[in-house]
Amino acid sequence: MEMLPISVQALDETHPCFGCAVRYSSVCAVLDGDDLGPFKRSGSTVHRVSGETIFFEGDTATHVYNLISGAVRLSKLLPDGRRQIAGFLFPGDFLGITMEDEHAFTAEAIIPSKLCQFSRARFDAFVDTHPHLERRLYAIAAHELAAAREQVVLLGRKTAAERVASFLLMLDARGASSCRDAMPEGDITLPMSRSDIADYLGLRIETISRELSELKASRLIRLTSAQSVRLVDRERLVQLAGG
Amino acid sequence: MEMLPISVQALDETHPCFGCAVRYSSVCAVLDGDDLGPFKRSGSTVHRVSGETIFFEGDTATHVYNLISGAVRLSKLLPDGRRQIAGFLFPGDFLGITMEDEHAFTAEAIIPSKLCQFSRARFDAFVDTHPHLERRLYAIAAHELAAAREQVVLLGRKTAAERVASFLLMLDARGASSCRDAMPEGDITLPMSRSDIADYLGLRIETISRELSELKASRLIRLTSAQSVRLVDRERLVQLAGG
DNA sequence: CGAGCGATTGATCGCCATCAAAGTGGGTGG
DNA sequence: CCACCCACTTTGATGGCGATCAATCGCTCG
Repeated sequence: MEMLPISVQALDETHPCFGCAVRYSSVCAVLDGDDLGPFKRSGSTVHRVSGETIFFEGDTATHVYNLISGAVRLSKLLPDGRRQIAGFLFPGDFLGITMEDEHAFTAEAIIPSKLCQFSRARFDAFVDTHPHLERRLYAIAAHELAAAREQVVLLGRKTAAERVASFLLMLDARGASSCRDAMPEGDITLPMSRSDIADYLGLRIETISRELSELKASRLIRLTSAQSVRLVDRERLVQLAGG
Repeated sequence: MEMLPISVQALDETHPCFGCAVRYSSVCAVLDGDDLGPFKRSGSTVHRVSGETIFFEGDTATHVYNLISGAVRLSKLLPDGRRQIAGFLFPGDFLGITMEDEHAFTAEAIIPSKLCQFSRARFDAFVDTHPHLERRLYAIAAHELAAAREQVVLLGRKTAAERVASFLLMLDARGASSCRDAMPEGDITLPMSRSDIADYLGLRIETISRELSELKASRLIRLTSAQSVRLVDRERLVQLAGG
């Protein structure tokens, strides 16, 4: 994220956000310690297990969330069951950007996740009195918009191999944010299933599997396990991703 | 757009925005007459002919724009020449949402267009002193994000026929904003070429042509000319669009 | 050890791309 | 006014990439 935190003073251990892993990367980054306390206390912390829903497409958008740990998918179902995943969220990401009354996408945890939950009414009220936060939200929305448009390019014009390469590099760039710890350099964790990857890339799981095997055979990656990949030749991967 | 104008007082004829067609639909809608004059005068009016570039992908993002009349495409080229159009802009739309230094997409007029141009520095300064405008920008960004994610669903999971039907309904919903005048009820104008439609829908021009012919043969639409379509059976069109 | 689910690999199919050609319409100049 | 041109669109024939159908593998858990 391109906006730097305006406050880096340490929080004392009585602060409700003391020790929070995303204190300086999430939307909270622009709040100083004095604003952060009331902000945090205006919401609550919630947990979701693997596969559990945070909200459904069509639900009234009563809350917004800040992802603390875990990972979330944003998806939509067509009437006949086809599914498209519009994006994945990782720790520090904000969930609930909308001006509509209803959520347009379903949000589900793909691994056990922890979130800060705020009612929209309270959140909006807080934003009204904190212009920095308003601007921060705009920056986040602009960032998400750029990411969504990149996905449009990927889905509209890239081949299966290019999509998979782009996806691996995207995950790597996001720092495998959730799991940087305990991961050797160049390794990335795939918290989502092949099915999720397929529905994100507009492909089928067999194609994902085949392309990963192909990348492995070409020595661009190594498959440590089904859930973890080592990027061996990043340069050729970038070239293949074509962008 | 879901945010209502906060001011509907008429502008007198000496006002620089007197008679502006997008006074109440563009970003300006949240500015009252007194703020609008200085705002308008902080920028300038520019014109672009058909096919002319407003900015290139990679250009430094020095300005933002408000589209007054005409139509604009936002596109990106892959190294080998494949092109994807991420969106079309119509009168009232804001151009230049980004937090990056460089534009990620190329913006080109697809028909003769008129825009209000503002330097980012001045625009940002103006926004800083007008919180309503900040909030309005967030609403616009959220709206664009929702639209981009709908396009992701379309590109990732819809068939060619569904894409074309969705596209026609989308144009209709936007009111063919640019050309509502002089258009019979149910008719929409396609200001863009088949090539633009193809690059927007992730298809080839032959497929666009075939699907339109198919819709015509099925009596869902009528092709008045290459540039104008009448939606005959909207209900079945919605059903076909599948969403 | 066996059940069950997700991932991988193999064989064939179908949608849309590609290649090819003919049709259409707007603009220009004679 | 008409002939011509050129770009865009439409229609037709064939091909390829990724989907679909099907079988096997391999890991986790009981």
